Amino acid sequence: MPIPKPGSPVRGSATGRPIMALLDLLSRRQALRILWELREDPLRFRDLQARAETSPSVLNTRLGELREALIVELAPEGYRLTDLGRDLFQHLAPLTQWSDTWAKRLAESGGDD
Amino acid sequence: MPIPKPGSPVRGSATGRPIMALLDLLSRRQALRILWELREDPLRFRDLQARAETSPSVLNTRLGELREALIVELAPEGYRLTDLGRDLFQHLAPLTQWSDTWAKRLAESGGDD
DNA sequence: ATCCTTTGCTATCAAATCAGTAGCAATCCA
DNA sequence: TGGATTGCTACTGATTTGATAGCAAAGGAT
Repeated sequence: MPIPKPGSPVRGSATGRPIMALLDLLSRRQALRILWELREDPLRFRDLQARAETSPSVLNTRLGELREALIVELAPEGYRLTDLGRDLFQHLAPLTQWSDTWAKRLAESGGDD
Repeated sequence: MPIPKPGSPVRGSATGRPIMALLDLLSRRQALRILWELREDPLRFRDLQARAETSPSVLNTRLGELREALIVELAPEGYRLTDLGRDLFQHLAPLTQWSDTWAKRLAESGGDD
């Protein structure tokens, strides 16, 4: 399973356009979650694992991809976002707000779930 | 495999916080891609399948989740984003720009891949 | 020096998910 | 009546995930 990178074909996209590579990368299990958990302080492998509620194998695979993509790095204090990663997170941060709106809408229409 | 919704535990999160439900939903294969392909015009099932380069089974599963989440709907002209879905996409759109920056950075450091 | 802890990570294997292909029922349109 | 379109299901093999156990290296304390 190749790590998606701009310029080469990726899972679900033959073109390798950067946005497609990104969508592939972020679509992997726990990828978005890991970014989320690293948004503030660096975390050690095990702490990150606990926060993201995942297994070491998946976490390690995901971290490998994110590190190679220059989004995450391992510093002496633990795993953390790179400058590039922090910039990416800036674009994702507003999703929290959206998700609250979303929750309200879902509660309105068919709260009986 | 339950469809992630705010308020109930989801895959990878016991809390059910809206943002966690959203991250789960968007982390499923092709979910982000489908939003992306529907960003402009409505698409028929088969057209969407071709655009997203996916299989009907996965597409149908994903569409079911996104429809239940009120993000996508089936109109007479085909599948399209709901108002809520369009609003979500607004938050994701800037990722295109970011992905171009990302591509440059990756090309710089280790373009020999 | 030896033990204990922390750390990052690998190994293993069952279960869930995905990809690819074939095909079906309903609708439209001639 | 026949063909094309549409949304979707069935099936099967491959990939990915989840859960658990455990290992090698580094650091600290005794």
